[in-house]
Amino acid sequence: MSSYLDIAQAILDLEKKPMSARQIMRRAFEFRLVPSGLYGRTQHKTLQARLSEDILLRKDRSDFFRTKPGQFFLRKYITDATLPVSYRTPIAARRRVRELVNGRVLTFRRSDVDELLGQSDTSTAKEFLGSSIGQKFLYRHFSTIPEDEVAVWSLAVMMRDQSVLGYRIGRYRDGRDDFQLKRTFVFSSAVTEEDLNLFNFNDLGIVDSAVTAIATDLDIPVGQDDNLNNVFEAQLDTVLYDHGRHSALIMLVKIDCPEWFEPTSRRLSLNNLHWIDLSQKINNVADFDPWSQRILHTLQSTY
DNA sequence: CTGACCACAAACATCTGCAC
DNA sequence: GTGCAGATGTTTGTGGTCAG
Repeated sequence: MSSYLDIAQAILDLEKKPMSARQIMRRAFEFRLVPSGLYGRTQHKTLQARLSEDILLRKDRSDFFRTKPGQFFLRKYITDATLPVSYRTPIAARRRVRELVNGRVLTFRRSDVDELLGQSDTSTAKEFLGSSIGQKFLYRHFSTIPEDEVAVWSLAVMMRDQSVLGYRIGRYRDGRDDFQLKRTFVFSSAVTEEDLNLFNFNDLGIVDSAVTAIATDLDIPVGQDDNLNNVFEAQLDTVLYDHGRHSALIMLVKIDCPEWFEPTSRRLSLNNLHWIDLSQKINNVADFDPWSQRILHTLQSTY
């Protein structure tokens, strides 16, 4: 075990309360618990790094957990009823960047897609997945998708009554320049091999992919044991083929906003989050990102 | 193991549109 | 013009990740 983690263990055991890395190091120096071999200008940052890594890597098996961002405590006290509940309630750290797609992503052959969609470039999801193409999927590493195949993206939209949740894309969220700083109402993610499981074979994990993306981006706390489908009403709606610059097969997933969920920009890293009334005419359609523009018609045609 | 890196939030500053 | 609110832009500090 790293000596920094030993120090944290000892201090937290002594104090019996959640502490920041800086507080732990300060206490450790007071108690002369820091071996002479450990040195540096910003040792609290090193301790913070060690704790973060340990939790990230070992998850539930780590001796540590977070009670708040930057506050660490010992897992063994989670069941100690003599301590305040706030000391014993773990939080999941917000990911800096949404998990990069390292695994393999879902693709279809362009010829198969063309055959089914033809000139219209759209289809209902039911028709699409119900057809034989639903059996002809492949998985590819992102960088090695052949020219004649197209990646599948799930686009989640959050619906409430006649409105859809919109926001402005931040600098970090999307590198593609015609997406940057645009207005949008989609939460997109490539559909991967990991999204597929025994229970979602009919839709190849597309709905789960969308629900995970929206829960991550909106920072909706979902326990590890919770089934995301119990939290959200989500249905796969429409399939759209984008032949443009970002060639992709887009799976539109509509998610009903749960009653209890009120998006507030305070907890979000998304700018200018707001409900867009679909029954009204929308100004500056050109200010939306290409995918939002594309599905706007689909959404509005319902109202 | 250290510390650089960088995504983010918070704090602060500036701009814009509107009422008076 | 001033005052205000909300949007937008900039700076700064912190937390999490990763190269070396």
